Amino acid sequence: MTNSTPPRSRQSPTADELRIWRGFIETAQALNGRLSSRLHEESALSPGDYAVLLALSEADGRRLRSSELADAVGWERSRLSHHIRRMEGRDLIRRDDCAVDYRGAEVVLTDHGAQAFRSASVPHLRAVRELFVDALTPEQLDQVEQFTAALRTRLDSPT
Amino acid sequence: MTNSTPPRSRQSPTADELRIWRGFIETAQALNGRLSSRLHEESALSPGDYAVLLALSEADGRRLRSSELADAVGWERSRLSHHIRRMEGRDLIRRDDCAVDYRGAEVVLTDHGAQAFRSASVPHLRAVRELFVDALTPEQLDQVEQFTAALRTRLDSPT
DNA sequence: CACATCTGATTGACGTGTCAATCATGTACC
DNA sequence: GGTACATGATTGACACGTCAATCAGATGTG
Repeated sequence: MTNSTPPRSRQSPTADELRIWRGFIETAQALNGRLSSRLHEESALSPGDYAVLLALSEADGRRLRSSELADAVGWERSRLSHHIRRMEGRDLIRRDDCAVDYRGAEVVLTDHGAQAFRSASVPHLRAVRELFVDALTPEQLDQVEQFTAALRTRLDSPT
Repeated sequence: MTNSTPPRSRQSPTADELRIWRGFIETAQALNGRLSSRLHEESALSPGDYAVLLALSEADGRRLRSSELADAVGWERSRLSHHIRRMEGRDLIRRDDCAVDYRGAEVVLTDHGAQAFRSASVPHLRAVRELFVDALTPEQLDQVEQFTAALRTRLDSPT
């Protein structure tokens, strides 16, 4: 007698599995959305702005080559280029030519940008605590770490 | 002797907590991104297209009032309106006037839209299994359900 | 009926994200 | 030195998302 059902791993998820999946992804998005709203209300910064300002704040001389900044925030170059242009218009950052490679550009945090980041940082981190850390038990936090690691292993393996 | 430190819940997260937070949110986004890419490669549908087609597929007569559709996918009206316009241009849906309320509009799944959804559905669900369900143990799936519930409770309580 | 008001839905402006094309400078090799 | 190619970065076109304004048709009240 042959086995006529395909291997379980090739089939669609069950209704329960799908419910958990949807809960996961919708919760993550809702959490993100709430934090973004707060950030915007309190500091007039988008999550993208915050990521760029954070990376520059931590950089030597508060400046980074464009490509290093792209790596730091995990964006594609063109996305960074568009975002940088908009941020420059709001005087959050400035673009300098790079002295050692005339193809390159350096992105520099302005004083205004540094100030904006400082003002945004504390309330943002407090919101992360309120909406994420404090909502979970220490055991649950451990579990989150475990399974995000598991998911990332799967994502990184060639599909 | 007075306690000079603020309550723990008002402080910023610790480095460990922040690492777990970042891992969580970045993993969720990476997972979403991967599924979106696959959906787009295999079916030329965006996640938004898929959500709309799914809701219409499950609706009586494969049609919904605009506002019901907005509720079903959890979007704001204007977002839906913009998306619907683009989808209409690709013949995935059609807009009809509503007979009982001349302000209203009905969104109807076209045959082509229904076909596109059917083709997209199976590979998409298989991807959810591969990248999410199969990456986790049954215990971890349970844990995910628990803590997403906890997070949502926090999100829903007035902040 | 006349008027104000509410409601369903669309629109316009603008910020955001992706992809492919482009441009200019650096580098290697003859 | 000159040609080919690689690399850093920008641009343009277009899809997507949010907000505020708008518009048309429904509804309530005198």
